[in-house]
Amino acid sequence: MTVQDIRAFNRFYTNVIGALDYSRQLYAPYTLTESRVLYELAHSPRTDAADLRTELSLDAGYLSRILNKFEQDGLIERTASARDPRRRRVTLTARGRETAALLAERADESVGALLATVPSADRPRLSEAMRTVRTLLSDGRPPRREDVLLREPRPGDLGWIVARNAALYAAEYGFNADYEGLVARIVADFAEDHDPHLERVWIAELDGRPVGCVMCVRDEAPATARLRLLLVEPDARGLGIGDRLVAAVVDFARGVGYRDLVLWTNDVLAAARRVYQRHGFVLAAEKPHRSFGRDLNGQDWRLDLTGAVG
Amino acid sequence: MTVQDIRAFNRFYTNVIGALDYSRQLYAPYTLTESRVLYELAHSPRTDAADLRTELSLDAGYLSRILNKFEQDGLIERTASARDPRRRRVTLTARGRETAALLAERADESVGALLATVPSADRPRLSEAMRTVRTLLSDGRPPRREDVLLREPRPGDLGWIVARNAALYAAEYGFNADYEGLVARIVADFAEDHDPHLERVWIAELDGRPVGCVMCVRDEAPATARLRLLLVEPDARGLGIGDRLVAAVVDFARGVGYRDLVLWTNDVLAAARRVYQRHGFVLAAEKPHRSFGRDLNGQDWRLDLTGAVG
DNA sequence: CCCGGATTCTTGACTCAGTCAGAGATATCG
DNA sequence: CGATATCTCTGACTGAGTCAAGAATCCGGG
Repeated sequence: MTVQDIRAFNRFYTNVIGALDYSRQLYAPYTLTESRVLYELAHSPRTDAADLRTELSLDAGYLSRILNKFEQDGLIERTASARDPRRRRVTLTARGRETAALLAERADESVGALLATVPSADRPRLSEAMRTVRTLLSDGRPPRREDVLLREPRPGDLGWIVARNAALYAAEYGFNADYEGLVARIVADFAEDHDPHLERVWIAELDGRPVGCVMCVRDEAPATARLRLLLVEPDARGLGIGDRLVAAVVDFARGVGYRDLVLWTNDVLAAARRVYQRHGFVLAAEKPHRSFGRDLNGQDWRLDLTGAVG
Repeated sequence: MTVQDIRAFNRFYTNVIGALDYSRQLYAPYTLTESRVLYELAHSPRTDAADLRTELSLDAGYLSRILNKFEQDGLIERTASARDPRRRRVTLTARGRETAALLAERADESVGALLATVPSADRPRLSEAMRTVRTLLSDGRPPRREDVLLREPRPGDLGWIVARNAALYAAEYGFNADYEGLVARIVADFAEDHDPHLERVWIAELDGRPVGCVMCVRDEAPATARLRLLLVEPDARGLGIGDRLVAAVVDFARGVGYRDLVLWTNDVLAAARRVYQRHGFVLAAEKPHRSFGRDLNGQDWRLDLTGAVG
């Protein structure tokens, strides 16, 4: 049950944050809230009091008093906002920036002490996990198409293709271990010997992690390319990644002079089929077969690259 | 810089926790601290006041007052501890358990609302990431040998072997993409056709994630087995995982009747070499070669399985 | 242009979570 | 037995954060 996981994590992390300020000296002579305000001022370019209030969810009266104190201490200056005289524009003075830097340094130290307890080999995993939590809980801001990047594979990405193909098809369609072998074979053939001008792999990346892939290789038939291993992670579907991957293959194949683009798939893969159809592929043949521990309908699809574009 | 990552995460998570109690009704008629005490009472079997104090880092006077309030409300009973009359044993009444359950339910609801903003496809990743953060920051409790489990590969694990071999050797020794091809070939050969009685793969698992692997396959020479693809993740090294994997192969090979166990490695892999030596392997041949974009010294090692054990 | 309602900030008054110090009772150690 | 430490409780206090009222200003509708 994920709710319990989250609550356990909340209790745990409340303690972590509490422990960071064990000495009660972290923010002196200010409070946690005051230092959050100072941080916000130091890091966001234009700040009216109202922005601070909404950003940090503070009570208006409370914030007003905090700003009074900051002004007395010479950390900020308050002027009327240009576009709305009710609003107060707040700007840090040089001294305010110094103080913010000092507090930041102390926080760095304290966090550094915590980090020192983590073996350095584990730190990348920690960063990664924290980033995952943040992006997933960031009020569900759905990832946008522009966040997806197509790129060449890097070391480990071919293995990722094998792993994710195997795991996903096992989970979604009950394919057995034979499928992992097939994918590994395809990947091995590609890695050991391919003409980079005529054969290529694309990785779709979202927030720094791979979420999709596709491969284009030469087919036995002359002037024919074959599209293989199209895959999009479930949690990244609906962003048009499949379309972009297929489009990349089609453009590439046409660009380097192939006349035909073919692919083999199975009728259970409905979502992929729709992608192929959108790009003009037509069903050329269909044949039942038993593979990967299941009875399947294999399909050959074909796209004529010499025809009119679009 | 990881310190900045952590601080960013702290700021972020402070807001998350704050947002959970947006209505200020979560704990009514109690406070956050009071409900933490109640939670602790409901979840740990025997609790003296002193235990609560240390567990939750509370002021003694503050806790005393909280317990007064609970007693007045009929949530707890206080008796003298048997072994030390200064200490007060605190036990929940039926009503106290009810109240704790009620608060827990409300917290569940609130967290549930948060969780509802996360697409269900992402939830396993969220749990996983939270668990990672927790285990890594849990005051550095180092994983123990007993936490490591050897098991058969599951769908995706063979791909994991390819990915991690490629990524680690690229990072640590600068191997190029050829190496990923080689590993994919080995894995593909294994997956497509292997005799489970004579050939096998082991995955080492720590806290539910794979951290190591090894493969045992038949060699061309008669009655000879070959150990391949020994790998341990950097952050899981020092737990004797390499030893256990090699031991698994040696035992298996001897058990099914092989007379020799051979392996090929390179002299740059010093840590692995020591593991092999500990298990009685002896260097049979050494030859320089150029592979994976580097000049290397390949080594053939051999272990006679028919000799005396141990 | 003016009116009503909403928004922004400020201030006074308050609550109550949490801290600190002292005292009584009891354990532990020499 | 005496000295010292520990556990709990109470009184007295601090100060972080909340609530409500009011002044200034904006905005939309007649």
